[in-house]
Amino acid sequence: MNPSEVTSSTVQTTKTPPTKVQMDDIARLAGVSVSTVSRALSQSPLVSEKTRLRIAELAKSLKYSVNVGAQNLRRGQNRTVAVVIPYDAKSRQHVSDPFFIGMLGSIADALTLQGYDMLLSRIDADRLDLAAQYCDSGRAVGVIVIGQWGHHDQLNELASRHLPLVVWGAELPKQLYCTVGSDNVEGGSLATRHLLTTGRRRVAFFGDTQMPEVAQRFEGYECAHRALGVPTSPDLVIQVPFIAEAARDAVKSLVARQITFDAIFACSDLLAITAIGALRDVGLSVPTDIAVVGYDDVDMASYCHPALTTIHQSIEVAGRALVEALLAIQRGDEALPNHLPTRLVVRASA
Amino acid sequence: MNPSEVTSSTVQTTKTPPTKVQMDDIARLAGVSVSTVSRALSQSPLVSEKTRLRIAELAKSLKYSVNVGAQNLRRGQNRTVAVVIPYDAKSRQHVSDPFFIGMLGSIADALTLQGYDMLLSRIDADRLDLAAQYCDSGRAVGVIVIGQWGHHDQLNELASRHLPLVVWGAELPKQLYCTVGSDNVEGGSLATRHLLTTGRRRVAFFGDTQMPEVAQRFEGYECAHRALGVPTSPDLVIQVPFIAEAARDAVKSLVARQITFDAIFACSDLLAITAIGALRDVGLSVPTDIAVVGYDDVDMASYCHPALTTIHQSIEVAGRALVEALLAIQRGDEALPNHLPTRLVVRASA
DNA sequence: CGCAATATTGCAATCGATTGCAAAAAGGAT
DNA sequence: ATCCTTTTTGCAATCGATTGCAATATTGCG
Repeated sequence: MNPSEVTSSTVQTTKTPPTKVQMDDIARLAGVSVSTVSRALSQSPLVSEKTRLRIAELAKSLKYSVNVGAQNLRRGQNRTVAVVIPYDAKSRQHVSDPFFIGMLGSIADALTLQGYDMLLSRIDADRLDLAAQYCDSGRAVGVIVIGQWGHHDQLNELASRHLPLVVWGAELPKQLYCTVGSDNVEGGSLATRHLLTTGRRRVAFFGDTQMPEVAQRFEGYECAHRALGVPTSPDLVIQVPFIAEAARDAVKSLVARQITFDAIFACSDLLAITAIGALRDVGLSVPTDIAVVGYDDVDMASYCHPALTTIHQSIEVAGRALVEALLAIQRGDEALPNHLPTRLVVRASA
Repeated sequence: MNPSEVTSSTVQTTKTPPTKVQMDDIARLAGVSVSTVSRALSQSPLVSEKTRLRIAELAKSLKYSVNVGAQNLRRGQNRTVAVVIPYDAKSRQHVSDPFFIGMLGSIADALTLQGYDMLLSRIDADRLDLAAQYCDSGRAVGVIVIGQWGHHDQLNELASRHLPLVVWGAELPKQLYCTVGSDNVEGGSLATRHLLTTGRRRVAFFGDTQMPEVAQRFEGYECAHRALGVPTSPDLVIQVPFIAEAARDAVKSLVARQITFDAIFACSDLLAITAIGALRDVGLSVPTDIAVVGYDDVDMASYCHPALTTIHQSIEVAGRALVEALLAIQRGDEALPNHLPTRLVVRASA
């Protein structure tokens, strides 16, 4: 069955372009109208079983798939979700944190399961409003933003345009958008408590407290100290962005300034693993001299040396929760910010 | 400016749904026809500068974006590319190799630069034919498959359907699809040569030679041995799939079988890093006892301990090359399989 | 001011599907 | 066979844009 035969209409076209099969072709070959084909393929009860089967087989043999664009247009619906990874254009720093990247796959699977497609894009973190275009132009029904960073206001503004929006991040006061995130306070507390109860007394905190998620983990850090009656010290709170090099510098700076510490709670595994490397470089051993706890429990955490003690966040659960929240909002239901449980995974580094 | 006012037509609708702004609304407000709006927004010279500006501002103030679906339908075009990550449904093994995952971002950027959207999905590696649906249904103009694995035949079949297809992987004889990949023979040779010229004599090869890319790296491994007159030994060729645990098992097995070796060339950094951990577990030190070279040069390679000597493949170049090849094919140009250069990065592990 | 030439604009068909409604076909009862 | 239901099917309008062509507005020049 040659495509040119299939698509030839009353007037025979001489050229043979790889014209796409469409409903019209199926209709002609089946000797019915397009209406019937449309109904047959969408399981309408208005078409007899016999013709439905005939049409279905014909369609399959021609490898026909309905044109989703046209279908969406007519039906006024759409089964595509835009997933956005913000990146910092100024520092040209792309997000390469394995945790975020891994979440992509999980979201993709969750969307597929619900019959949705995923439109992926990186967007300049200062122009998050561009994400609205995906909805305005009808390409997507909603947006999932992976990572809140410091863009609370922009996200609020996006949400105020009433487009379905879900963000992986921390719940903040007066937020207009729905967030899904791990329970950061709990996570921070679990990590810190583990270090303190195993005898550590001067726990350095590595993270950028400008970021809501980190701020909450820091809150957990402080809580744990208070609960166990261990004093905290401003010396030990180091502002470290989510970039590997930064953790290395932080360790060096601590050592250079001769600040004593016997543990590190790093706000991501990437930071923790890099910190461990830096500690080794300056002759400190983990966990003997310094205990280290990370956050995320990425795959690498169990392969590196020493295997990383860390706070586990389930990427699978996260992806599912994000998608569920988005679809709920799209349906018009209310989706409340979701705090996923965290779990301490004790390995060798602490 | 209330949306309900904007979209109200001659008959006032009582309910106020968040109707989407469309060309019709702009036209009415500007006092022109939709034709004019359409032309103004697409920079047609048929509309006067004055009205173009008026319409452009109106559109911006209403945050209007043309409906891409309708536009595509009418224009018969489409600016979306499907990117597929095959996964093994049987073992429920998702690809989490940081190299592949990182490539996603690079492809996304390359596509954005060309004004294309990226539709991402994971597909059961045994049902790669499903990827054709993205084209058949008009959702995408072409498909990029990240990772060839052992699915040469399926990919050939896909390509025979004449849909624009580019695959990250190795060039094989009688292949109908276009591949982009690193020069695996060169990479394998560079790695092995480095080990041999630094005095190693029994280099274990870690990789699954069923996979075309790995087979080519193995070819480079053999070439280097021949060139330097060092004999190879079947004992040292270990079939290891791209899964972290497998590398650990491979090391244990080598040691258990008392096979002597003084180096490992692992076909991915993930395998290399895990192998290093396993070596440490059995009391062998890297690089003193065993030198290790990886492949990919993922971010983690420089952070782990000892920092990994590896073969660098540029993710950025790869993403750009994949996209360029796909767009060339789509234009009807021929795109030849592309072998990207590799580079040895010497760090501490060898 | 009149008329031709040119610059703008609008009408209506079209892209590939879906769906309300009316027409045709099939089935049943008398 | 006739008439009435009940199934199936097809016609035509529609989704939101684009574009060829015809109609209208503007401009220039004598």
